[in-house]
Amino acid sequence: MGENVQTRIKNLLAKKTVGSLVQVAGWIRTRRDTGGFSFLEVNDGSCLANIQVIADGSLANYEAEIRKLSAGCSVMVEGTLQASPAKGQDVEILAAEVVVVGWADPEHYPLQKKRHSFEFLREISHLRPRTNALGAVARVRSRMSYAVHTFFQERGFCQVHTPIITTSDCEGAGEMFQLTAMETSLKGEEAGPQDFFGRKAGLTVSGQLQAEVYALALGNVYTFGPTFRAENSNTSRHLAEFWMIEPEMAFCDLRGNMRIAEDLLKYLLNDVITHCPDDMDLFDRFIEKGLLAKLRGVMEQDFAHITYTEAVDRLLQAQKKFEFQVRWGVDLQSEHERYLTEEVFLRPLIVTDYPATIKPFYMRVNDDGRTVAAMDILVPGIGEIIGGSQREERLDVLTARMATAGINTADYAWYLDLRRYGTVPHAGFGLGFERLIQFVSGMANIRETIPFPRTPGFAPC
RNA sequence: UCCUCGGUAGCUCAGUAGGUAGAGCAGGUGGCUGUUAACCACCUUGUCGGCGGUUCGAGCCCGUCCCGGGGAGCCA
Repeated sequence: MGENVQTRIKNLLAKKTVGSLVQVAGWIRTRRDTGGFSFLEVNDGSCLANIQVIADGSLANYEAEIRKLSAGCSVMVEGTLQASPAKGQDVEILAAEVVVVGWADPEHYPLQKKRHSFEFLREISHLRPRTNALGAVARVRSRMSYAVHTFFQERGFCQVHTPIITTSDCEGAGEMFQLTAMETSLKGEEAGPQDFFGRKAGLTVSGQLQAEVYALALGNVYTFGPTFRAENSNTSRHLAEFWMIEPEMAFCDLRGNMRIAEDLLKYLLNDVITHCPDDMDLFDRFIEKGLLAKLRGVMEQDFAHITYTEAVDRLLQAQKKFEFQVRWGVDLQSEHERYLTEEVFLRPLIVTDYPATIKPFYMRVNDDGRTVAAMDILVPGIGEIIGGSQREERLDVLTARMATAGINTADYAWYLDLRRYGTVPHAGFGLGFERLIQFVSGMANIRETIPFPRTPGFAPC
């Protein structure tokens, strides 16, 4: 044992070849003693389920070791897979050998055989993936990541690794973490020409601008990588470091953009429900009751569509009292978005054509001259999960908007070149991966959807 | 960052009028049983978030800081 040749419990439970000799390796969840033997629940992380191991009193290390096993101990077990005579499991392993690999002092091991609050588990982010719920999130997250790539690769999209260190601020996308190699900057001096890159640099807030470069060379591309936002934000939907999926399509308008976005969301939901049924069932039963019905509803219905202007009219006519007044030209508040998606449409809602004044310079100006071809997809419970737009491909319109926004065109010369040489209509969007996992898992706080959450004042390991 | 609620045993919480701290679970010991949130008996555990103040006396009142929940802003 030790060459990683043991059977994964997931495969063991799928095949259930009774009578065969098997090896498993994992961590003890609980031990129960009976007459002359013990029951060990072993989990190896391959799936939600544990395998029940029968450790008979005749085993050489029974009294010395097996009777002292507790939650968290690591073991390797070799034995025969047999039908279980009792309820609760179809098969179990009759152990021929139980090797204790690592002990976990029960007086100090923080994970108990009971439900823990997510707030507590967050304080032990190095141990929390050993719990049912966080283990399930990890598997679902991995599967969804895989499915994101499958979706785009099957459709001929090319993945582009856009830079994590950037010198261009994707205006309107939030605060940027400043990056420096100079100690002087710590004393309040602004990083500048003498710093590592010869100019101000930071961690990316979006790969969009660079993705546009590759879209206008390769056609359809996507990015899927870490993104950083430095605003002092403390909500259940915000992280300082998160992963974002950003497709960018050449020769594509807002309608094509919306279609891809809706197809992507539905594809991902279907994939995870199909491939992670046990984990999804756990979420449905213990994290958010009715989750699966909600997700199936999303898959089966067309997303609702409404323009910003129609949304404002709708909100003005609503009987509901809002804390913030609705007015054309002002961005929709959370309460407005929630009302529309949770009470009016009861399904994902795509809001389009926002006023140009409240959206970034790169969004394409509509023929009315006062709105832009933007789209936000709102989902019940989360709010905005996708934000995107058709990009402004006309050089003169783009430079005019940059001037209005007070942006120095010289800093974006490379971006303007894309419009100067062989410009084409193109569009794209950003999908927050953790918000998606929040929606799919029913987790109330986004900090449970990423292995090591980073929030203001919190980055322990 | 703002509003609001909270921080008491390893975990989840109770603590009545300011009078010197409790339950369940976990853990330990023993028993019993093809057990599975195992069961039964007994036992252990506290800088009452930090600092400062009021008071004869503070878990409780006041100030301040830190952390967490909910909401807002910001955002994906």
